[in-house]
Amino acid sequence: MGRRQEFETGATLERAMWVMWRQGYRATSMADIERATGLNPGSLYNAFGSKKGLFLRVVDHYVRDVVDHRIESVLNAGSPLDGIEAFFRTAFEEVPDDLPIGCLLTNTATENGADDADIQARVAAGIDRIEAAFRSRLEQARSQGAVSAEVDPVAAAAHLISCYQGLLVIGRLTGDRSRLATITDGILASLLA
Amino acid sequence: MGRRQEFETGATLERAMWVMWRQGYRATSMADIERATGLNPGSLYNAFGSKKGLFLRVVDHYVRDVVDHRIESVLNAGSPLDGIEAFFRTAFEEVPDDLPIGCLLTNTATENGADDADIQARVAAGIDRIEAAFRSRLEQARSQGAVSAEVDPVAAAAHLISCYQGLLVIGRLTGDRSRLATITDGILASLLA
DNA sequence: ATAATTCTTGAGTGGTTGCTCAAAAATCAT
DNA sequence: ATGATTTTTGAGCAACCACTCAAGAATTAT
Repeated sequence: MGRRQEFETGATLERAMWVMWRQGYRATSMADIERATGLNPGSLYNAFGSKKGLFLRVVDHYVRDVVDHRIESVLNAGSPLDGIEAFFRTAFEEVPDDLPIGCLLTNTATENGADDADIQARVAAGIDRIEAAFRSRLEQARSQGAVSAEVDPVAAAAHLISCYQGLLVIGRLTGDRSRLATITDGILASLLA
Repeated sequence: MGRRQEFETGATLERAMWVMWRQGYRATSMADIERATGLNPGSLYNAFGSKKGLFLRVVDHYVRDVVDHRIESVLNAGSPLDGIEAFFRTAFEEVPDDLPIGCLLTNTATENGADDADIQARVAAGIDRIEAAFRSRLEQARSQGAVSAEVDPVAAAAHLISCYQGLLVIGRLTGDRSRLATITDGILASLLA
């Protein structure tokens, strides 16, 4: 009934995602989104309601696309620890150009404080998915003896996700790959304590 | 020669700092700063040149005030490892109310990407000061035998500053102190590996 | 066909942004 | 006192912000 939406929602979210990933939520204007998607304001507001509504969808898209793809590589690796190691070693390989744009979730977590609970909740949920993957792999590692029986998978996963956030922050400040590799070595070494 | 500036620059930077710390650089308008400082736009622009110029001074003020105060407690603690432990344990105690506003440097690092090199350079310099304090204490710890001789103070300090950034990111997402304490435990445990 | 419904178009909304500037006020040197 | 220099005042600027809406276009139901 009625005219059909001419654009693909997924492709639009993908384009909006790249702009907001690169520039951040606040620094991205709806005019930027219009330019990137080729859509008029009316179409965007008809489909997404508001800038915040669009961003929530963008975050969901990011989690389902970028994050879940990386999580899969954690879960599908030959051994649990290999999966975790691969996750950290490839942390800065996903982005086409060499701009240190970091992770949309990390950047959003520090940009939008408690003042926007909806956004923070989505971000936290996305990060939790990574932590859950760590936990799952750590439980496996422990039952296989690849990691000391004294290691608490819940605590170790919390530690790892925190380390990952830190690595991403440092990655925003430096392009020095060897420094990032050193930090990654430290993170992985702390796993085998 | 000429009229004298009526306001104290330091007190103005202090007030501007709190606003920008809480809201972030982009989300803070000059009107917010005018409200917080009681100054008119002309005075602010006469003294600081631009919003960015003011923010650079604010970051300097933050480093000299908040950061250096915390660094001192690292350096003045009885033992090197006690200093580092105290630094992490008190990470979330400095802020008066219980809003998770995090660290101005961390928040700025992820908010302003490569597009504003001046700001990122100041932020990086501020974070480097903390890392240098870690390094200094770790060298002491090693020479005292409080830490294994195999520990490389440079690498371990890089690891610690990254862990700290991660802890601050997680702190923006949760008010769960026990979770933050668990992560802190993990960070400190990784020191004694 | 006609009516009903939905989407697209794109000019336009009021409000906010960082910032400017002429006039007035305060201080200095002479 | 006078003139030079600097700061303060506060109204105001162009540009931009997120967002709206009437008009037209496309689709479905009858």
